Amino acid sequence: MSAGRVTITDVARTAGVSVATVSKVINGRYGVAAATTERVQQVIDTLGYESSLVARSLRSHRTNVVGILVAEFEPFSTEILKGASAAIAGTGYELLAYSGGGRHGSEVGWEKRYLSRLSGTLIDGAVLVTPTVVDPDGGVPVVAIDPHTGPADMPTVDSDNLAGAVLAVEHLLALGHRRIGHLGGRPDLESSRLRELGYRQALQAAGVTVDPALVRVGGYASDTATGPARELLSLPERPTALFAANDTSALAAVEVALELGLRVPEDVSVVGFDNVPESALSRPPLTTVAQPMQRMGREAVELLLHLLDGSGEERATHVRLPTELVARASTRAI
Amino acid sequence: MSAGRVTITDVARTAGVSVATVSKVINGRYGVAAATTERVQQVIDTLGYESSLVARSLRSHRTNVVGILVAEFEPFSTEILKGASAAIAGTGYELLAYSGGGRHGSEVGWEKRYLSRLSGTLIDGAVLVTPTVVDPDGGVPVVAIDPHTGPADMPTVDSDNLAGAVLAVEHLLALGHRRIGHLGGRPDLESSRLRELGYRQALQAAGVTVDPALVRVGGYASDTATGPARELLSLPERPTALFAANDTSALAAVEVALELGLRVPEDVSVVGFDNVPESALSRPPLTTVAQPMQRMGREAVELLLHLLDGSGEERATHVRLPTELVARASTRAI
DNA sequence: CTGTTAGCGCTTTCAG
DNA sequence: CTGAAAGCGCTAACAG
Repeated sequence: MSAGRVTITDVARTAGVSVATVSKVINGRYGVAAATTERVQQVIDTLGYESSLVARSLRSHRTNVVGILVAEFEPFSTEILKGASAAIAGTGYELLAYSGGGRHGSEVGWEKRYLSRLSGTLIDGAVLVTPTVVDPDGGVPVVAIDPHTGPADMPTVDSDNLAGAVLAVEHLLALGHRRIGHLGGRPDLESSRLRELGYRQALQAAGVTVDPALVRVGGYASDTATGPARELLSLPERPTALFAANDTSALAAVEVALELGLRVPEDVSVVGFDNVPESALSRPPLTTVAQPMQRMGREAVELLLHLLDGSGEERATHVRLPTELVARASTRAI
Repeated sequence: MSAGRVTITDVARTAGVSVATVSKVINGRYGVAAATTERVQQVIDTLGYESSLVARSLRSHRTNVVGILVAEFEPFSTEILKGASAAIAGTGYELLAYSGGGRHGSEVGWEKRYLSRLSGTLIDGAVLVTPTVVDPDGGVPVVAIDPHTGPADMPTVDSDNLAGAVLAVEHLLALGHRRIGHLGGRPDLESSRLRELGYRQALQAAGVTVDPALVRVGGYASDTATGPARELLSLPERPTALFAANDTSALAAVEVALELGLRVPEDVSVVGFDNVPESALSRPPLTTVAQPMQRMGREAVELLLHLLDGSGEERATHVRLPTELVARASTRAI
């Protein structure tokens, strides 16, 4: 007891019973005398014993813990987390959010790795946030948020990326912009593909030809977006507006604009996507397309719990939530 | 292999070696023929094997994973998480954020429980966010963020709560307010105590007597703050301003004011504490005291890693970060 | 260089 | 009603 944890063995020895008996008491199994139960419980309380999640899960393969696997805790994933946390309350499950130490996306297949390390043992199921592979196959129920491109073989929660992107670009068109650049996302994600598609569709519908020079891959992250944004804004025929595939890269684009001596929105308008809290805090406050991130987290957890409780089939396996334009101060008419 | 994970046994069998050998290959131990290493590695890749964190940690008591234990994923703890995530990048450690399913604070001692369940096994050390007990004693190095009141026996990261609170109340005083209410925090936390102390000191320094009727416990959470806020704002001699112990309860107070037909800031000014992103998004945007939450997360992780790497002693065991007033639109002169 | 053996903390038959 | 024993997946001596 001196160093480290109190184990079931400590409890058993102190109570003068076997570990098996202690285990039964802990798990409320039948077949223990009331007096024994009480004595053991006493010792547990005194010693402050808590069973090790690890040892237990290794043996019993059921933990009542669900995982949320993310590449990194950034504004998007933490919003998801807030929603998931709200959804888990009162369900008897606990939440384990796992993130590697690597830089975002640096490592393709991170979720497969995490899932392998945690599933079958530590967690009963998982929510994967922007996974980089199609089929993680970790042996436990899994729900994806903002999935990878490809055959949608796993239950998914996302938002209406296509309609949202159209909204963003229509907003710019309505403001009189015609030369509109697109700072794309992570090409491997469905959301990124659809946002670019929406960009193209909206332009075409307005009779504006898409200039390939105006489309760049930004990668959704600040440091991957900076370069492409600079290229776009340094073009001889500079775009008057930029539609960035998410807020983080939109914010990076605003930074770059400032560095280049361009004012936002006077010299260039910028629209983002997501509506993370940070988008409202920036100067100027970012015009963006809102997706209900907390609700996505909530829906994903609820879907997962249904899967875990066996009644999986009755529930929709793909939840798509609406998006809407939030006009703030980073865009203006020309 | 059909269902569930690939285990080390599967790899061993497929490669025609013993599990011990596979283990050596995985962990890069010396004493394995190059040819064998290669063959085993081949099989690992083909099968997509990843060692189980659980089984490994049970045996080796070292995981290179640090835990962040929170009662709930809300705006404060998720900001901490962002900072922690940035700090962990490139260190070789991974991050495991754990949260129970219970409502906030509903359960005193949650961190002791989580720590017991995870430590000595799953995680090498932990950051505790607003713990409810003084000494969790889980047998692993621990750093607290915004600690419990009482003898500071563990390494701690916090902000200058006292000075921050004084700033907030001086701001209100400067605007001409004299009847200033205080919606307190969680009485068991040091931060809460200091914020109330700052409130009292600032008032006294200005020659204003503290009216006990104007001080209520709000508990830091939305649903615990609503009642006390209503009481405060329904007083016959209503305060003209409220200093709430954190943003979440400040936001709740604004809600309550609206319900009661009071305008903010016209009828009542409100100041919060923390500067969570949500505080800028509310209507009206909240005047608040900023504490560098992401930096707190970063510092906590760095402190913890130092503790883990043994070179613990040379480093300060208590990091206190500065606070500053952020004047927005929820306060005005009378 | 490789395999055998023991055991981490716990749950689960199965005897007593 | 209680305990002995096996085993979850893995690592760490120690023999061979």
